[in-house]
Amino acid sequence: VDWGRLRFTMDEGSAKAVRVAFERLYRDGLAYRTEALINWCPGCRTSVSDLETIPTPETGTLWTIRYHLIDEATDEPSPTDAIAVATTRPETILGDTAVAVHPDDERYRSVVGRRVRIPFVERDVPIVADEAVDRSFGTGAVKITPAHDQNDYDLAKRHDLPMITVLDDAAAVSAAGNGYAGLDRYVARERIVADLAARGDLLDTRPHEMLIGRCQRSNDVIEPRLKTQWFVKTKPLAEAALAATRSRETRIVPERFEAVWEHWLTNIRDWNVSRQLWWGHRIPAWYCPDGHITVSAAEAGPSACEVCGRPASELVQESDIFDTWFSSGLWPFSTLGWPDQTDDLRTYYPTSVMETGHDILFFWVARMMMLGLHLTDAAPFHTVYLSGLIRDERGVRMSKTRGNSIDPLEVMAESGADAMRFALIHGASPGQDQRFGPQKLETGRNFANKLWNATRYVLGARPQSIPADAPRRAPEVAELGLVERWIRSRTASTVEAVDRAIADYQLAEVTRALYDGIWSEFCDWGLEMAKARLADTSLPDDAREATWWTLVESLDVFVRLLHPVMPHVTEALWTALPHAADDPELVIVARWPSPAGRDGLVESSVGEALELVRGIRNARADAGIAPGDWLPATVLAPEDLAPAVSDLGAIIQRLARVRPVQVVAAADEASGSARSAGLAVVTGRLEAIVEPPTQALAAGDRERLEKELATTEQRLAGARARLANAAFTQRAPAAVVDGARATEAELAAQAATLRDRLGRT
RNA sequence: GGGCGGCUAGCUCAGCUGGUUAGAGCACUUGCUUGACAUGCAAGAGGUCACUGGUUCGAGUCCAGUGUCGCCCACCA
Repeated sequence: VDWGRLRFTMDEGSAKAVRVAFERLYRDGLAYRTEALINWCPGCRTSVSDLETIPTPETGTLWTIRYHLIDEATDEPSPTDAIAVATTRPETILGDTAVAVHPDDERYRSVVGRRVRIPFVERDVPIVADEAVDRSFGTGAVKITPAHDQNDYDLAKRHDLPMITVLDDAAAVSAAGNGYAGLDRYVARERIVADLAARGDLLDTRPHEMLIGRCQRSNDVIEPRLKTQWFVKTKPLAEAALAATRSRETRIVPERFEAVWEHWLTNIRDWNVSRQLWWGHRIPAWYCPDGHITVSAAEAGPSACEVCGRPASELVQESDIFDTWFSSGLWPFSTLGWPDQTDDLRTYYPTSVMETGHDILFFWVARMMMLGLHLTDAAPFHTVYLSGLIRDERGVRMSKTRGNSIDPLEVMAESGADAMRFALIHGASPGQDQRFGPQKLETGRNFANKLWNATRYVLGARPQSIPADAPRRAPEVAELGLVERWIRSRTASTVEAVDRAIADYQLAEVTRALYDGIWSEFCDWGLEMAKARLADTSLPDDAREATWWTLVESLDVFVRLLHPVMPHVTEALWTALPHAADDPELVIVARWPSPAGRDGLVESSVGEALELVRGIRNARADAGIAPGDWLPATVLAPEDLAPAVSDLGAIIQRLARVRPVQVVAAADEASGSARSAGLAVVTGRLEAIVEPPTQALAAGDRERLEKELATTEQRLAGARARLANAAFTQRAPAAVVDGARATEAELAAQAATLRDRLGRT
């Protein structure tokens, strides 16, 4: 980590960016100050954004109350004519300025336009018709409190209704609430319900399931209120953000989040950016005694009111601060020195991939996109990679209050930073939550250990003929035997798999490819085969050297590939490995490997030999032959495979615990005599005849062959059925049909051999 | 009320644009002081791919619907 680039959103660099950004938005008409309905948290005594208001299910109460209609003749409430409305917040009666019904509602058609008297405040308000009213809910008539409800506010705007604020900063009833003034909202609620009942105007009381907006920070019940606040006009910004994703200038991974993105940005409301808190960037707006606004990005503030010219000394700065996401939204460029055209900005902006949890797609990513596009004319990144959330072992979302979150520092102390990193990446599918617990750390720890030991072995197996300080060299293909070429080819295949997975942002797949390539292939087979080569004293020095350099070369590749996942072990191993002259001192800056040395023919012929080794091991285990017993064996190979298998003789011996292996062309006369000698192992196109110790034997072995034959014939029947289907041979692609034919031929040959060994025809 | 995701081995999860016998880790069974590693090695057992129907020569994979768990968005007072 380059600690020289440490940044904090409260730095002066960031503070300057915030001021300049705000001034730009203000001059462009995208930042404005107005009185509007905002979410008010009475606990924090500040406004909060829509996103910070968490809808929480609760069982409340739905009260049905009666408002008396005004008798036109007397201008007084009629004792009998009334309209019933349903509400979950009776205390807001005090701020009612209308009752609304649906225009097509027959029940209320006659009363639209008449007035009702609001009790306690004794205010006469009109009955209006509006399509937003749901006829089927409650009584079909709704009381309108524009100053304390978003729906009512919108409706009031359409009907030009007055707005009366009846709750103060502490959510207590304000002076407008007459006799209830000063009471907490919930105390007032109880009183009002009781008083309505006493008047005979409470018609019904029933429990009601509903969603209550609560403050993300304090959990207090959010109260919508009218307040004068700063807003950012989001429509044009959101449109630009949408255009960027639609044109693929910015891509969201996984793609399905683009639908969510579209929906949110299409329906976005203006962003309330002012907060009545102390900790944060103060809004750089100044007010003069005449109410003029001056916005200035200058560190010292404006010198005079930009409208009337009053001197700075008579101006008062806004005491509100910005929503923290405002400064965070500038992060991609504020950290690089913006608004100055710094070298960093030119070099690193726009950046490439933004990685973050899908839970802050709106909070942060959307704001970075909107502000970035407007202020820098460029999307801040070309890709947004959304990770899932980390849950605990039982799948519960981690949180501090629940106490189930884990401290990464503790995990690292116990299992190591690399194990933790491996576990996290191993479980990372784009946008998909993952469970995390101690068990998952073991895999990474063991894997690190495996690579460590493999390297230890290789370093210790250096042929005497190579000086300890010899620079790393990549052996020429011509120097290599089958084993070495196989190792190179499989290593290249791992590079390809990792490259592919990275290009697709399939991080779990990256670790899987590495785990497989390093453990299941290189360690399990490559190293074991190489041991036979290194131990073979009949080989010339340079052949053994080539083997060793091949191993070193693969380790070198693996260390580079694995470095992003397990930086610490790989850095340590890098130090221990021999290096070429142009290798840097640290892997972190080393060149990324490119796949080289892929060889399909080598992979398949060695693969067949390894398959035979597996078959022999399998047969030995079934026959209950002690692992330590070395058995004589003959391998029967088709002509094209015979040279390769001969070449691998010593390896087959060692891995399958047989001795000495003699390879006979399957068509030869000699194969006949070998056949009578013992256990037949048939894998693919190869066969091994192993001579068991006399006591182990026959019945069990026959059973094994019968089983083999049964599965082979079952597969063969399947393959034939497919090929017999004219629709398949005609419609399937030629390559698939050819593959099926080859499979059929191989299975047929294998079945024939097995039948022969069982003495059948 | 809209939208999205999960449902594959006992557990946790991979399976990309449909194509031989559906994989891994952990757990489980059997054996192993195999000259790197018991944090290991070898061999094994374990799956009607939630359900129903459809498209196709062929479906875990595509389409429609159902169930179930979970998430996001939303102005039913």
